[in-house]
Amino acid sequence: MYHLIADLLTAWHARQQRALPWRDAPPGARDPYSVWVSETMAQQTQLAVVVDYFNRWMARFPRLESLAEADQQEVLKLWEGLGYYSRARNLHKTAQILVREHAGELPRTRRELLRLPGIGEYTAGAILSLAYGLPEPAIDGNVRRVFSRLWDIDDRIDSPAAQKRIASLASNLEAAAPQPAALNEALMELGALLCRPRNPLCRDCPLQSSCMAHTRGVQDSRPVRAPRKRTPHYDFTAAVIWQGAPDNSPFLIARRPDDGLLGGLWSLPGARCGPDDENLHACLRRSVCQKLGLAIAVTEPLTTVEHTFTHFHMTLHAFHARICRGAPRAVGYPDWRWTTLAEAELLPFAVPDRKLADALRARTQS
DNA sequence: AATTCGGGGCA
DNA sequence: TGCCCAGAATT
Repeated sequence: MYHLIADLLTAWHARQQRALPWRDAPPGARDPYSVWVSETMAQQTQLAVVVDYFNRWMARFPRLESLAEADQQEVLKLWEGLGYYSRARNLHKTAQILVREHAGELPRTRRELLRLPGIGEYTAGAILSLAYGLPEPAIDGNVRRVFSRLWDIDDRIDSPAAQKRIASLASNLEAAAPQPAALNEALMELGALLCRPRNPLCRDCPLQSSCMAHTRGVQDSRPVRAPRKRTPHYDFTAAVIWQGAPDNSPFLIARRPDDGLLGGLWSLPGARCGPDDENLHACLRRSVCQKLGLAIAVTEPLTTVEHTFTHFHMTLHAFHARICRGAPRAVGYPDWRWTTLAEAELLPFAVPDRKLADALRARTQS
């Protein structure tokens, strides 16, 4: 059974796999650094989005050593817009650890890989198999979905029972595969191209006659997902604090702490509105006082921006402001600076702050 | 075991 | 709109 599935899958993959920039060598014989970067970018991110980021990244940081020597701001700038910024900070940090303690090479054991920031069970397995050719499973969301259908697993996909079952099945399949690395990639490719979350293309699937969910006609209700919570809505504020005359002088930006939302990126100072804030102006005065040690006067509104994160929806209210008293100090932020619209292009900002910059630019041009 | 952490693509 | 994506780290 396992041999049949492994052979069918491998043959299908040899014909149908997509061309991707990191697939420049057969699975099992790739540059470990390229595998690590591409797999990290691919975490919770569709490959179609990753391709351009990967190419830009490898052009600027072709080797692990060049990444280790880079400035964190430049690393984040290359990641700007891709999301989950701890991935970029951890790549940078781990590159420095590897140069310092591991001769600039990625380890060849799961135990050592798992100690490195940003490398979990999946990414460790992907590096071990796709780069080093070792018979290690690499279980991602695609593989879980494919297995839940092949064996019609009706436990919730995130339950311990389902996880154990899938790990066991993956291990058996891996042992039956002629090329374990190719099998891992084939499982993921099948999940991405045919065994999709919605509207799976069972007609074209090489495993159709082996698939229990298809036989029972329940492929559309596999995997069984956990119910999702409604995403809450929060109001945020941001201030354009002008150094001199509005629209015609530098304004203040702050770098966000490495831990937490959008860590390490620059943004306009501000905060989420709390229960103690009487209104948006009060929220803004409070947060700028707490985080920059600055008393400001909020003047006219700039714009309002909507943005949806994974776990909440944000309405961002931006205002113009001027300093009443004090000078900026890095209290609640690790850093701050005066900047201009032109200069801000070169710094890493998250999407909501890019939208504010666009509104500011539209203003000064009119 | 449950949360946190981005952003875009797509029905 | 909601769902999901080649997950990891934290609580």
